Amino acid sequence: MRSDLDLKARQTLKSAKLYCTAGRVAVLKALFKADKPLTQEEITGQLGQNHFDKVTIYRTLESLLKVGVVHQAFVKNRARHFELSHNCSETQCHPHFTCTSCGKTHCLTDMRMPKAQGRHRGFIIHRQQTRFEGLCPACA
Amino acid sequence: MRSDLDLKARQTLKSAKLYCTAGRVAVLKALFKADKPLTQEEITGQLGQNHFDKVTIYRTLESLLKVGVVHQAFVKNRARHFELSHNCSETQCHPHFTCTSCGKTHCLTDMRMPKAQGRHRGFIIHRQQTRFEGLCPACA
DNA sequence: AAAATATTTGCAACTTAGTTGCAAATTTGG
DNA sequence: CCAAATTTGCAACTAAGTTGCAAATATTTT
Ligand SMILES: [Mn+2]
Ligand SMILES: [Mn+2]
Ligand SMILES: [Zn+2]
Ligand SMILES: [Zn+2]
Repeated sequence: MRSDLDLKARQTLKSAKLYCTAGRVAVLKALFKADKPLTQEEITGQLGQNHFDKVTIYRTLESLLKVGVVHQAFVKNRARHFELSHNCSETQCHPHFTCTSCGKTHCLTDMRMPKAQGRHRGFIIHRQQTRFEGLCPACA
Repeated sequence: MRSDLDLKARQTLKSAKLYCTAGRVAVLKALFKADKPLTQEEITGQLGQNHFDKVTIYRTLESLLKVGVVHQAFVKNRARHFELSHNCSETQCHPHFTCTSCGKTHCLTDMRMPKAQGRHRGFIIHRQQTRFEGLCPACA
């Protein structure tokens, strides 16, 4: 039983010219299913039975970062958070919202911030990310 | 010899109703002098002779965060970065730029991003921060 | 479908960033 | 100066991430 997600993951790896391994497929599937940036721990948690060493998870995320399949979201917590780059443009990722009360982070995928592209005082901007803080619907 | 900066730091602590201690004054002075967000290590480095335990620095930064004198900037590196909140509005901090080539982070203090305030799908936005990636003048 | 090659994996050991408890030192207000 | 409140340094600890290396797996070649 090779699911839809499974195929999608394999396809993604293939087009990125990455070795298609069980670990990578598993990590990608976890990220496909997620609706928010995940840490290594959260990914490992999702995998459950299908366990891979945390070093492998980190190395997988690093490969996926390098080919641009995932990117890093900046979250208030200490650990790095990763998510698929899929529904972000080349130059801009959807904003993230961190609640100052409950601490949870949400993706504001339907929100577009105006882009600052090009140059500013000699800085060539390739990509921008926005972070919000405030109160989430549950805490407001 | 009690310098200008020294007085400014003491004044800041006083208005924040924080105990005015040597460590806090030293940390504040380092932040006043800095033109970019600093880590605990960088602050300790600045202090040189005038040494304080890293635990003290972290606890000082925590106090300064709580009263809003400093805030945290989100930088690509692993360590937390702090800077004065001074020339940021209540709701928005100036953007930060991280160079993908040399890795350095710069404050774009003269750049204003349009504010997304109020509510979005039930999220009450209090503050926003923008991060850019690209090439700095030195690397372009 | 083997064999040869290239890449990834798990393990254990390590580093780096940050935290905690507690007694001693410092600051503040009277 | 005293008493109360708060901060400090130390040592020990946790959490997040990294490194080297031999064994395992994936891809390419024959
Ligand atoms: Mn997201
Ligand atoms: Mn700044
Ligand atoms: Zn909340
Ligand atoms: Zn640069």
